[in-house]
Amino acid sequence: MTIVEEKTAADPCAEAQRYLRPDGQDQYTISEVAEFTGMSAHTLRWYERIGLMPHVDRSHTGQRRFSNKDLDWLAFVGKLRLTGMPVADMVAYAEMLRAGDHTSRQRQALLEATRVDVVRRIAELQDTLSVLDSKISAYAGAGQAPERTA
Amino acid sequence: MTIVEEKTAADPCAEAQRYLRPDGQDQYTISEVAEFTGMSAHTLRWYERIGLMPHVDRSHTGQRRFSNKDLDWLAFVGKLRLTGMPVADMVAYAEMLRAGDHTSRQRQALLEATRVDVVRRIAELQDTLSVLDSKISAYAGAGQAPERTA
DNA sequence: TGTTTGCCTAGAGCGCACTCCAAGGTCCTA
DNA sequence: TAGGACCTTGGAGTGCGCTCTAGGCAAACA
Repeated sequence: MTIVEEKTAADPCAEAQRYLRPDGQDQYTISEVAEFTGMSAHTLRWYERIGLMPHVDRSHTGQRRFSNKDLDWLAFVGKLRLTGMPVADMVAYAEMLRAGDHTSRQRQALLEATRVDVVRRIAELQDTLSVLDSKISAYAGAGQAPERTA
Repeated sequence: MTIVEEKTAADPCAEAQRYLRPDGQDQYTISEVAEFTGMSAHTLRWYERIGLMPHVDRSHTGQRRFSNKDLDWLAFVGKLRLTGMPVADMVAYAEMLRAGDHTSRQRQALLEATRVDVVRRIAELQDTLSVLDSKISAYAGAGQAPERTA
């Protein structure tokens, strides 16, 4: 929790890179990663199980040790999740990555389709925002006039 | 179907007001409303059952006859749904509406909270968009370079 | 030397938002 | 007057994305 509040001074967008990654240390326990990413440890294990994460390194006793690369990937997954992309599609992307270079065309296509989707969703939300604004200003102006249109 | 393709010339945003509502006619069957709103008839009945719709008028044989006011409400619900607002919250709003004028302050607050949420989501999506763009341009530029960062 | 804490696994369970089913009534056309 | 499309209801089922449970292992602390 305390870590979340710190941020690198050079980063203009605190939301994007919430977690601190000291360069000297490249080994995170699952609970640390849960804290950094906001995902639960259950979710992280589940992501690995369904193939949304590459297999994570283990300690000699079998405990997961996440790397900075894993954190990068999880940050990306977190972004995709915000777009409403189905987990199955993310898994498909991850599998294409694992499959190698010959899938890069498909991966690019998938990202581009996602991009189109995100643009559409932004437009929808902006439209919704204007609806909300007009209702809110009706409430602010009258007090009970908006009753008619809900 | 044919109705959907017509649109009022004055409306700059076809997405928002997809359906045509002839002023002379104020009675729609559930399947018509399903077509206009893109919601299934099942969903419309379900919305009524859970209290997200006010009770809809019935024909003498008990079939639903939706009014233009119902369509307005459904359009609003559709917008709220796009924001990711839980259905339970929308029901709460609907109940406040039914409860009368003394809830208008709370309703306004709820809409304002929703607004804040929508603004945040737009920001998140725009952030995601820039992540996607940088990945896409990496794919477009190199072909296999993005491999490292996924 | 306990006890607590954190982690492991496979698999079951949950909440949400629908979505469908069964059994039956109604409307419309021929 | 028959047939088919459409509507009704209550309740069960589905798919998704987690979320939790049970039973157990390992390290750290009192």
